[in-house]
This record gives sequence, structure tokens and C-alpha cells, in this order.
Amino acid sequence: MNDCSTKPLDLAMLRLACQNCSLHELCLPVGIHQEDVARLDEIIRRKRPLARGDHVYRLGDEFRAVYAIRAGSVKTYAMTETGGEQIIGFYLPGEIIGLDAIHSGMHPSSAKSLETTSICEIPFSQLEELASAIPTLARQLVRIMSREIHSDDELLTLLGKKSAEERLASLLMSLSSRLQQRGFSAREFHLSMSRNDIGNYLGLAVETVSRLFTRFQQIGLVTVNNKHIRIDNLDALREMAGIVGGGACGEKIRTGST
Amino acid sequence: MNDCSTKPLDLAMLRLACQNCSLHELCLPVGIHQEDVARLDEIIRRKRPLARGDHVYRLGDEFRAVYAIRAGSVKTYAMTETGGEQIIGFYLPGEIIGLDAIHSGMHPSSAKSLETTSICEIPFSQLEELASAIPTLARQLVRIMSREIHSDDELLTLLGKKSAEERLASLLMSLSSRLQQRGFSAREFHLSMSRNDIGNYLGLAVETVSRLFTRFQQIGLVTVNNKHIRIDNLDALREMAGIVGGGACGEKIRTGST
DNA sequence: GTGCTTCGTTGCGTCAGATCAATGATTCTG
DNA sequence: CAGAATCATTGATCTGACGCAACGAAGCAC
Repeated sequence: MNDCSTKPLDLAMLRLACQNCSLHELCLPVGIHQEDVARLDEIIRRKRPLARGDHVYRLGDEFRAVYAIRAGSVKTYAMTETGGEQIIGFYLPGEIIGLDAIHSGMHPSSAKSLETTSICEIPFSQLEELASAIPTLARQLVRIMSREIHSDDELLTLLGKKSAEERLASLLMSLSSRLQQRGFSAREFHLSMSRNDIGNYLGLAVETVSRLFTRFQQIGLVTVNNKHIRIDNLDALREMAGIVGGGACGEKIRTGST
Repeated sequence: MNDCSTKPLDLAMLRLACQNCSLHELCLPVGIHQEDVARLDEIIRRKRPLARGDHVYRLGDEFRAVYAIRAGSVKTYAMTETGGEQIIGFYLPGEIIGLDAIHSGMHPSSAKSLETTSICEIPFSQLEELASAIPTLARQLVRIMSREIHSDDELLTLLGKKSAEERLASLLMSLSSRLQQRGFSAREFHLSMSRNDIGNYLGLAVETVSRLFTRFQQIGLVTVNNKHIRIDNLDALREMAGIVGGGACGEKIRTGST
């Protein structure tokens, strides 16, 4: 069962990575004109691949740029005053990190690669300059930040209200759907982060995460082989994550006030 | 560079230029020209005061504007699928809400006033338009959103890693310093939210919050009289919150690597 | 390969905080 | 102002997840 060590994802990632950085969220969904994409492309610096464990930036670093993940994955984490780290997020290809640093001029968190990862550096002053010339770009930047706020808010709900199993299910669902959005398989993927990272992120102990994986497997939700995971019952997992059914019950949740 | 301190000069200027909507973040720290502030002022709609419990917007509402709190306070909350609400944040005068809705066109959360509250409605399409004409404004918007992301991240750390007493201490410190920034007393203020809200926000049971207040009072940290609170030992409370140094804003924390 | 280190899993006792329950204190409402 | 409803506090239990410990498995260095 150890044959899956070569990650099936890497090939696909590589393919995506090659079409220059246009899969960034910055120019992805909205209609940015061809020539504007080119202008954006010009200011982007492609850095050579990071090895597992390398930092993209460190807490306290001067803020100069935001970064788009081209391939691989990254975790961002902040420091507790007692020295412990709290993982803020896992970021996948196409996503952008460093947005929390804009307001203060220095990075309030660190970003570390979870595997061989290639990233694009987008110098922020130039991005802002460009954005003031290209309104659509400015709007897209604001949108991306808004989405980041929203996803943070969802994580807050997770940490504040959900049980251990709901948390893990939520994470798996989140990874699944984000990967799917980028054209990867939704049901089978590689967990590039360690159990420790997962526990940290979800506010759980490592042991709890481990136990949960075991239980999930017993229930037939997933098949786990160390870092490789296959989701066997996506609907059940989604339900466990606390995400109500998709189209099934078309109930508009009109909640009155409390 | 980025100075996050609130310069008294700016405050004065703002009161003159934007008297009715005094001190909201959009034009606060950075040097926006007098005439630009006036233009911003023009698109802002002052709504009549909200009573306690009124909504600024509701989950699912179409997104049209962001809102600046002028006076009073507001809580924002999201819904768990099981119906429970998770409070995302408490917002004080000068702060801006609704930023999580920009990306999707509809509000993913609700905002409800905690007391008699007056707010400014800032129609977003007009704000964006104006921002594309006034680069400083665009930059300020992005900064505000970045700060929102960062403060969400801090809350994540709180929910993920901190103990019950650290959580409550953190909340009190946060309120204290934010109120202070706006010229209110840092040591004595009114808790406009219920114990229930506090517990919800901090991921704790109401009873736990109550017990904590009692304990804090016994230790001589604070003096509580229902919704009125006085901080008796600010340093101790800060320490308990897990905040090392004092510096509110731009403290350079040089942390070594892992 | 061989040792060495880190990672993942499982068992078990413990505890912080949840839950249940009961009683004051406040605030709505008419 | 009385009565109802909600909110706050305190005590008594209970439990889910943590922390420790032990061991196997996987990755790394030489």
C-alpha cells in the first residue's frame, strides 16, 4: 500500500503551473483585458521552487509583496505569545497569501511551504499602482480580500461551534472543493500537511485527529493511507461537516431574529 | 510608512470635514485631501439611529453598501447549519462592517445593533467608483480589509489555542484599546453585549463567562457591575490575555525561526 | 543498508469547560 | 406598577478532548 508515494497530483499541478501565472485569482474570473493581463504578468516575479519547509515569508518580515501559489501548498501561521504556533490557513494553487500584512507594513504571520512549491511574487506597490490604472484589477483585489475575510469567518464558526468530527469533515470538504475548483479530483488527493498541522489548524490535539481518521475510515467515509486520502462517501462527509444538503431541500432559510 | 496611530491632527480635520460621520476609518489615518473627503462625504447616507436589536443587514441580503458605525455598537454573526449563531465580531464607533459580502454579492452574515446605534451607509458601487478616482482612498480600503483579515486571524488564534481566561482577557483588552484609539476611556466602559454574546463570540458557555468575571473580580483585575466594567489592573489583564509587550500598533517583534 | 529522528496510531487517566438545575437580578410590556 | 420574560450568577455533575505514554512506521543521514 505504499505505492502511492508518488503523488498523482504533481503532474497535474505541473501542467497548470506552466501556463504562466494566469490561474491566479487576480485575473482569473473577471474580464481583465488581454493587454492588462500582460501588464500584470510583467510585474510578477517567478521564484524558483521552494523545498518543503522553506518559508515564503516570516513573521516580522517587511511587507513588500503578496504571493500567489502556483503549485504545491503552503501553510500560514501566527505565533502565540507563549511561543506556540497557530495555523491560520492552508493554501492551494491559485490562491494568494500575504494579504494580512498590507495594513501594517510587516508580516504578522509566517508562511511555510508544505511540499515542493512554486510561487509567484507580486510586489505590492506595483500591484497597487497597476490597480489604480486598471479599475477591474482593483475591484478584483478587493474581492479576493473579501473572500479571505469570509473564509476566515467560516473558520471562526468552525473553531467556535463545531465538534471535533465536524471540524475534520469541514477541512476535508474545503480541500476537496477547492481542489475541484482548480480542476483536480474532488474525491482523491494528497494531504500535504502533517497530522500535527491539521490538529493545530482545527484546534485539536494530534491524537484526536488520528483517532478521527480511524473512525472516519471505519464508518466508510474515507480511505486513508497516511497522506493519501480518498473520499468514499462525499455526501455523508458533507453532511457531517455541517453543510446542509445541496439541492435536495430547497428551503430558503428565512430566519427570524433571535 | 504605515503609521497606525491615530493622529490627533487627522481627527480634528475629520471632525470638521465630515462632522456627521466623524472618524470613520475610510478617511482616518491617511492624508486624504479636503476636497476628496467632501466627495466621500457626499455619497455617504446617514441613516436614522437603530434601536437595540435592529439589523443593519441580514444574512442573504443583497450586498449594496458597507457601513461605518458612527455611535453605538454592532455584532456580526453567521449561522451554523444547525441554526446556531456564531458571533464573528463586535464593532465599535469608527469601524466598518459588511466587508465580507463584497465578493459574493450578498451578505454571508448578519449585523445587529447592540444598543442605540447610528450608522453611515456607504453605497459600495459609488465607493469603488470614487476609489478608482482617488488612489489614496483605494489604498485605504485595501488597508482596512487587510486589518480585518488580520484581526480575524487573531481571533482564530484565540479560539484555537487560548484558555477560557485568556479569551476573556483578550476580549477586554481588545475593546479597551479600540475604545482608547477613538478617544474613549481605556479603563472604564460599557459592555453593550450580553454575557451570552460574549460566550458565543469566545467559544465559551455563558456560565463560564460569568464565572470568569467573578474570578477576575476576585483577583482584582476588574470591577464589574453587570454591563459596566472598570479595568483595575491593565497590565495584569494584558499579560493574562497573552500579549507580551505594550505597543498597540507597530511593535517590531523579531521572532527567530522555528 | 544501519542507525536515528520524526511522524502516526492506540490506550488510558485527567481536567477544563459543558451541561443541567435552581435562584436572583434586570428589563420588557401593557 | 405588576407580571412576564429574559439575563446573570452560582452550585453540582458529566464528558469530550487533552496529555502522557508506549510502540510501530516512515523518512532521513551517513
